[in-house]
Amino acid sequence: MDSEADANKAGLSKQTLIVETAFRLFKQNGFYATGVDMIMQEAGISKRTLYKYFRTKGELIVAVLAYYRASYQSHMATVIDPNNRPARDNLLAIFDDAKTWFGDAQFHGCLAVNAMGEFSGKDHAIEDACTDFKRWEIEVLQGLTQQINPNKADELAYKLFVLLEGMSAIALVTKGDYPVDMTAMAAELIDRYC
Amino acid sequence: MDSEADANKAGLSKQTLIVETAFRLFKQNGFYATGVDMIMQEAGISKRTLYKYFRTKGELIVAVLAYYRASYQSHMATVIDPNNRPARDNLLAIFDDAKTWFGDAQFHGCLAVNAMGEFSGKDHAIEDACTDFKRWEIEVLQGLTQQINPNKADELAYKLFVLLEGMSAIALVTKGDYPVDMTAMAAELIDRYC
DNA sequence: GACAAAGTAAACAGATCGGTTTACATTTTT
DNA sequence: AAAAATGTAAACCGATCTGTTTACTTTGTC
Repeated sequence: MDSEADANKAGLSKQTLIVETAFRLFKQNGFYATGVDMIMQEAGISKRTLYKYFRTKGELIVAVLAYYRASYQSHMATVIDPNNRPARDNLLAIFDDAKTWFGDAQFHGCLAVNAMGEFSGKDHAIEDACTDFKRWEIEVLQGLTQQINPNKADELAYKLFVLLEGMSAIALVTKGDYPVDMTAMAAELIDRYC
Repeated sequence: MDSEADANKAGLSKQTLIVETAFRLFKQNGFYATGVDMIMQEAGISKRTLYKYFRTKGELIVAVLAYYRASYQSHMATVIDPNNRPARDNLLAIFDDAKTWFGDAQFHGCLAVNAMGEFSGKDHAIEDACTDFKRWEIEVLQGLTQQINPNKADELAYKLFVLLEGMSAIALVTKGDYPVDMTAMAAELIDRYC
């Protein structure tokens, strides 16, 4: 039909190619340390094309954070089985998944947290993308804790969120080697709300 | 006696002036975003002096992280009363302190965590400074949990550490407004180890 | 085959990066 | 007073930064 359809037929539109390449590089090297030249060379596209789809590097970063959220969302869909499994098991599955997720030697921290570290107080659109991401993370937990204890769903969700964020931050330092079983810790917490 | 003594008499040696200025700017703007020109202008010193005390920007960053640790250490000394207070109270005091600490509108996350986000896999000396800082944080907790439950001191310390790191990471997003009482959550955790 | 869209490659812009060097002023020690 | 150390101010270096522009090539559509 049109050229975009052909590009999709080849697997990727230019725009998603740019976003996915930038996503990988931002994870590896951070945001400031990753120049647009590096992104453009790694994606095999010209600088003009990059600036056609994204007017500034900041816009690209926001798009990458949205992509990060979307890809994490679809990953979550494979971790959570909403119908045929108790909410407790789904929550613990999240923690088990996080353990392998954070334990990857290539893991350099949550991209949204890192973006906050680099742009907090400097770029409002990026800040918003990060808070949106974290808000969604909490909502996923709330959807599950709602099935466990409707009266204290938010409270439990938030406590579990603290655990997950703590795991993520510590993984950077301990190289994903947790001296305590975090899934068990989450289970203990959940069971006090049943 | 010598010039350093005079400088100390005036309050600051050049070296500490540089480190403290860089410390403030790194907290505000991040590491990559803070150029040496900005540090040197803000400190009111020449670039040559800066490069006399620190051969590279990376060396300065390592020094700043060491300063961060030292200043946090002396702050901890004011929070913890090791002799005349039960370890449980000291631990809870740490959580209360962290709440106000992280709730500051100027708080941009733990400097060591942010440094990891920017330099993980890129600068070995900086990585080491960050892990040293976190290791010390855990040791402080271990010293207190030891008094509560010697058999499971490390386990409890690590769990409390997860809570603290989680609080810190979330503070960036929620602006330090915790929907649950984290000190109470820590207390519940501790009391299961008494 | 003409035409428009979308692409590449590369020069260019001005600013800033980390870092060096030169020239000069101010101290401090002898 | 002479000498040495320590500092500032600023030019300078090559590289890199985000972003623009020019010229040319490919591609798909009518």
